[in-house]
Amino acid sequence: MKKYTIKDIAELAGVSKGTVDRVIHKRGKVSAKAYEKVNAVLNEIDYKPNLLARSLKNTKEYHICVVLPDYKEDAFWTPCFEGIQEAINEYSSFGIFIEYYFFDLMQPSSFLEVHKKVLGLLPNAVLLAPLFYKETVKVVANYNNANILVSKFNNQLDIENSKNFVGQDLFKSGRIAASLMKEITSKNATIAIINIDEDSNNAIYVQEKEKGFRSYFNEIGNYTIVTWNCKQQNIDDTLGDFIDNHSGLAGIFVTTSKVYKIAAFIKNKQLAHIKIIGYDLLDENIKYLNQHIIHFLIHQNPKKQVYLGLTYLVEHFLFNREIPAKSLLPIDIITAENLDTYLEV
Amino acid sequence: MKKYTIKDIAELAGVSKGTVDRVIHKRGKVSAKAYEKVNAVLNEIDYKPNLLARSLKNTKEYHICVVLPDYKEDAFWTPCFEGIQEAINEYSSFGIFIEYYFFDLMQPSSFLEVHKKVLGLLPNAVLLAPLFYKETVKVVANYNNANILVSKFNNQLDIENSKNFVGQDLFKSGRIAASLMKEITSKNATIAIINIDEDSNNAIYVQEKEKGFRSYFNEIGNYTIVTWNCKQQNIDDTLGDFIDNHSGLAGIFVTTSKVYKIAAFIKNKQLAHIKIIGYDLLDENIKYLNQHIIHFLIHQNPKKQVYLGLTYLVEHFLFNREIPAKSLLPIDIITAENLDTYLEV
DNA sequence: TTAAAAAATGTGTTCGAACACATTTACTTC
DNA sequence: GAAGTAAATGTGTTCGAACACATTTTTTAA
Repeated sequence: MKKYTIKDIAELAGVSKGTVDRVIHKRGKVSAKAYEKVNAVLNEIDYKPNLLARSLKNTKEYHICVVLPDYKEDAFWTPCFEGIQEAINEYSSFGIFIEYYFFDLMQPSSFLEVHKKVLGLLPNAVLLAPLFYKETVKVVANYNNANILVSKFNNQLDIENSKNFVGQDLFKSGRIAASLMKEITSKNATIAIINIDEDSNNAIYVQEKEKGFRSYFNEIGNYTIVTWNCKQQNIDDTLGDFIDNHSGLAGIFVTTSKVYKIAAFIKNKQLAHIKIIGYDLLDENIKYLNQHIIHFLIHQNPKKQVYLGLTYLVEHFLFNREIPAKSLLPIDIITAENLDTYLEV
Repeated sequence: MKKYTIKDIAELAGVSKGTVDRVIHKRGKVSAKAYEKVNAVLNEIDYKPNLLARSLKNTKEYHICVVLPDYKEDAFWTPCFEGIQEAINEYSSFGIFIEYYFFDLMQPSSFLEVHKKVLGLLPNAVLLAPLFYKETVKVVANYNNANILVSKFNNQLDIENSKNFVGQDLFKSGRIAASLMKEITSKNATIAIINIDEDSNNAIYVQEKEKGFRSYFNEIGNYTIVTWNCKQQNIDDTLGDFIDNHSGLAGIFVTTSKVYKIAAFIKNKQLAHIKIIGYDLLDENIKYLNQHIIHFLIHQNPKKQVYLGLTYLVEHFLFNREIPAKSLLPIDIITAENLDTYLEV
């Protein structure tokens, strides 16, 4: 299983390495005779160029910017930040320079501002969380104009000329939540879907989950599914009324990582008969999962999303690997029992 | 964020690149003065050697052998084989030569034979499935003597001087199965643990799962847990009696990927009230999962185990990365609903 | 037939780290 | 202070691919 080099091939074919190079890269200026000789050798052996050497020769500084919400505003984004840090450590030895920029996830305008700044830096690629539809369309167009590669994570948006997504199928994610809810509630129960702090700006991805959840129960029939949108700060004042108005409420599906807010209320009011399913392994959520106030968490694996998104870009630059148009991660079901196998050591 | 090279550092410190190299690698023969100058620069900047260049210089052929049971005997090993293939494709461009050798998983003697053959090849490393305790101790000792790096996957064995394991915590895996079983069966039920085709030779890893399963129900109390060991070919003849002898049997936990054998029987005899939990995403298992004959599968991720094990070895050889002594993968809970997010596209 | 142009082919350098080897400088000893 | 040795430092080559540039061969036109 010898590794052949260009030089080896040149000797075998009786030509110079320059000619071999021209044949391999189809750069022309090769006689039919020489072409045949080289090709005969290439067909005989299994030539795989040494990617280390190729990449070393092409050594450039590659610059990647990640644009995401500030994790200080919303703990959901903390693992993303860790994923970036890991990628920085991992890839800086290969001449990859990764930076991150935060925007305010409540303000589309800050999203635009940050991207304007990033565009000015003319990086080789941008990995972004496309929370706002209209604004994302705009910035993606700008990046395309400037010939800057764009990749997205967290939520999928159908945007023209924009592939490269890493994340989960949110519709399916909602269905999975529903199937788990069915498993732990009694037949034909009333179930609530609760959206916390999601205004129309960035509600798209929450809507997908809701659709998936409802689609599952529609297929079964006879369950009562109600949706409730609320603001974080009003939960204590209004959730009680909501529950009272829906007597026999058996389960709550919270569409985001803020499920701990609901869990806190449920625990406080001793309503533990109401089963809760939500998203993500925040410390607060883990606490209630271990107390069996939250019954299942669905793991969106935000850290892996970012890390994988960056890995695709890096391998594209270094080794010319193709970036998958859509990379959908597994949707992990987390219980109090398998939880710690998902946490870092 | 400029990338510094040895040459850059040499210029900044006013010495030659040879001296810089000696300082960085602590190879001595450097005057205190020169040492100080170079160190001053190194402290100032963040020097990360270009791993591509380093690895290119050290270019050797690295040879890795994977030793595992033949997947034609037991479909569980098929994904492992796929993982090997993927690693071959991925890493051959870096001068890594990966081979695989199969042994008969019923015959410890064939395990020894194959390893004898592999030892004769003097590879740089061996990744193996340590199914047989006694025999593994022996071959690992042989590899250590020959200075061949050893890494293990699938099941953990406590062997002296042998680290480098990729797999899952099997005890915990049993506990998780138990917690799911509890969720879908009625209180204080009778539950069976079924081991198929596991003789004492390689029963160690199955025992761990059983222990974990029992430990969970012990903590709760009042459930009746019975164990049944059987041979694949006798299931049709004997399982009926076993079930009859345990009236009120509510659930079956099959400790291996052969759970489809039990599911076939249960479906056939229309005993669908008995809930089944087992292991791994074999086609047959998937079929019964989708029919809701099997209720949960636990995903051992054999493909990832092998691929990751190989990745650790490769990165160790190419970039001098440390190999984790123990790499425990998440224990995924698979239902009919989230199944396809775990399958390849 | 010969000069000029075009095509084909070969040679040499670069990327950055690692290390062998050559050269210079410092230190002993008589 | 000179000769000899040890220590320190600098130079040059290598890994394999890529490509610029130099050289050779073939083709074309006068």
